[in-house]
Amino acid sequence: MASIKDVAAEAGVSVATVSRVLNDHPSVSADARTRVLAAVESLGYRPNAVARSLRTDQTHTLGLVISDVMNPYFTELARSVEEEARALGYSVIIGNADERPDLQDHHVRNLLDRRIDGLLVSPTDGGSPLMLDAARAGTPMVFVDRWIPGVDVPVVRADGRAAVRDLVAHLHGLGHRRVAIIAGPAATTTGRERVEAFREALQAHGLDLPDAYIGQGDFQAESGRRVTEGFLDLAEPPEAVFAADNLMALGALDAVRARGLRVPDDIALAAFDDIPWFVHTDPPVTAIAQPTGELGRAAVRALVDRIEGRPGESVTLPARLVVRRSCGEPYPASPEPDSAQAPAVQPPAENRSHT
Amino acid sequence: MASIKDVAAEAGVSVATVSRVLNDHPSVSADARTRVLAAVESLGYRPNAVARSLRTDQTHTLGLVISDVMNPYFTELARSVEEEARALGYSVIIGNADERPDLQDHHVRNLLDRRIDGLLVSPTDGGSPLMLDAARAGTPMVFVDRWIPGVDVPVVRADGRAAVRDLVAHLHGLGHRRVAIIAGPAATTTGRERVEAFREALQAHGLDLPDAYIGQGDFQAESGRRVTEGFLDLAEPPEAVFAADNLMALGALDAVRARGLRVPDDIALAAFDDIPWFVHTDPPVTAIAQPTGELGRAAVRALVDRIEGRPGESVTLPARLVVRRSCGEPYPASPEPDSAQAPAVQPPAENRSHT
DNA sequence: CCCGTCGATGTAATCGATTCCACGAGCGCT
DNA sequence: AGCGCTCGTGGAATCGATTACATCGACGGG
Repeated sequence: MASIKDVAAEAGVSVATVSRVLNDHPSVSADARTRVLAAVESLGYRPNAVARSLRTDQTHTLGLVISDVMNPYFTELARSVEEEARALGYSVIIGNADERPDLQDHHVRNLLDRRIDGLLVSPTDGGSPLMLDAARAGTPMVFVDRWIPGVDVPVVRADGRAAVRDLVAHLHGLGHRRVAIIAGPAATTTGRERVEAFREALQAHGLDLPDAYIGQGDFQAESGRRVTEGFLDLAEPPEAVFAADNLMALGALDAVRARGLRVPDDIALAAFDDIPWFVHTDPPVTAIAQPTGELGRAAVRALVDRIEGRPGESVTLPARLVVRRSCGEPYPASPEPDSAQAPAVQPPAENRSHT
Repeated sequence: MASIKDVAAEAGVSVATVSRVLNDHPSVSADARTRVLAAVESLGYRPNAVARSLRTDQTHTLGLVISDVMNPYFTELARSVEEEARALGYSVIIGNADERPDLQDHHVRNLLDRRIDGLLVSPTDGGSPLMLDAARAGTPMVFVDRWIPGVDVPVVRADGRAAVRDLVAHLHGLGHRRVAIIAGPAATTTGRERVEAFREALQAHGLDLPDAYIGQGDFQAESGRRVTEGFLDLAEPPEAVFAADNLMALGALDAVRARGLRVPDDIALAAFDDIPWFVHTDPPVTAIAQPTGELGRAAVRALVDRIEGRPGESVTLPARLVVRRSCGEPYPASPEPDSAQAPAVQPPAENRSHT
């Protein structure tokens, strides 16, 4: 592969001049510039990003460590992150932690070794020493979706409290009184917060959330199934189940179907994180939708701000309830939100730039 | 951030010795080794991968350019690729082409500039000069899922012909005679092949595939809807529709639902690419399942073989039909494949290592 | 006792860029 | 005419590793 030296030789100038042309430095004669450009063209020269990074100490690369790529919510997040990063002149390396702290650590280490300019993390746990040290050492970093309390890093996330209140009101209005939750790992903020928000909203309606109705999941489908089976085995099973993410809701759907029961007739189901498929499941699933694309973009902007020396602020956007049929018949007054005129393929609140 | 010089100073040795310890070169005294290791520990030193890559001309990184991350099939492919690569000591940088040749080119160029050791591509089109030049220039490369004819690069893919024949037999057995296909872009091999396989299988049953029953899609959901609407507008609409990928099937489901029609009563639907959600849609969708994880792993092995100087062979694995209810009632004899005992969350043929 | 060998270590070149500094030419101003 | 600027350019240092080659001491065989 041709190097800058080859180009210099071909153009009859020094490597310094070639470099100047490539980084369009002002003081290069028009003559030299055209000769260099011609040489670049004829050799098919492309600058070596590795060498450039070594010298400039910048990789123009962002690291994104997410909890689970197979979760459509995170897939969409990753996509929007890459899009915004590209628009700002950065590329993205994704690390999939699969909800495993050891894998998360592996990726963080790998990304740090590659000297990425900044790190976007949706932590799987309370944070390994590695990550906390990196944050303290000044690696530009932003948390997205989930975060770690007590660390001085901007957080970009959705606030689901209002939507959870709407959900509980919805469930209450449909007559459900015994309601349960499939929680996420207590080590994650989203795992804890969703339970808390749910409990508070229930209390406002004079309802209780007994321990037996709090199932411990891990944000993966299998745990949703297991927990739901536990609920169904209770002497007094819940009338409604709220899954703290979409994969656990899928597992719950599995468990219910395996028993030969029906949603919502035998048991109601709702989920956190709305995804296109929920429109087409049997029945369509009532869910809390996050402004995923907006979150990804805001997170990148905050991170790039930090990298380039600007403040880089935390952002919190509201999530919102999307009522479908999995909790019972919707309010007669409100029309089905995924009706014919609105393309149901896309999550309603999202405006995607290309399809 | 501490460099190898700092470690050398701290340990009271030369950088050469530090490097030897780090790459466990045999001739280093036990004494020097422990001093270096202690220095590494106390400084929290991590070798700079950028510098190392520049010197050794190896990045231990694979590039993966896929057509669309939001497609669950490709998400799973990406996941298995990363897994196998990690096991072999490589990391992966993913580029999402979003079915756009210009974006594909952007990512290929970016990856090449970063001097990745090898490239895994699922081409969106017939191949840009950039990609073809890279292949000719000897960049280790492997095509996965889709490929470009006439290029000397190993191909790892699934053969869907047998499964398509099974599907057509299934449709025919249920009494469908007027069957249509939502095709993928003609610029892709999978786009063409699936139409061809379908046509041949139909001919074997004495059925025809008229032009009006071949809708041109682009593997994205929106095109599936548009094409399906076209089919439904025909004077004689098809009785069954075969979507060449899962997203277009989702779009088709949308279109049918928007007309107030039902699958499979009003029109049958089947899809290429099976995904977990198809178990839970209304109705569950009959689909052709690829051994996605196996494809990803085989592709990585082939690529790493090439990189490390071994041959690196093409691999073709069979796809298989998974009958559900979207084409009409299944054969009374065969039991529903996604029944209670088999966790329906996972695509049946897949054995995933961690859930 | 001398010399060859081997093991441990250091010095310095190298990878491919960027960039500081020096230098010479040309030009304007006094 | 001479001084000082600016402009265009090249030489060389530098980034952080790896590694070929040189060196030096110890040791064993003849």
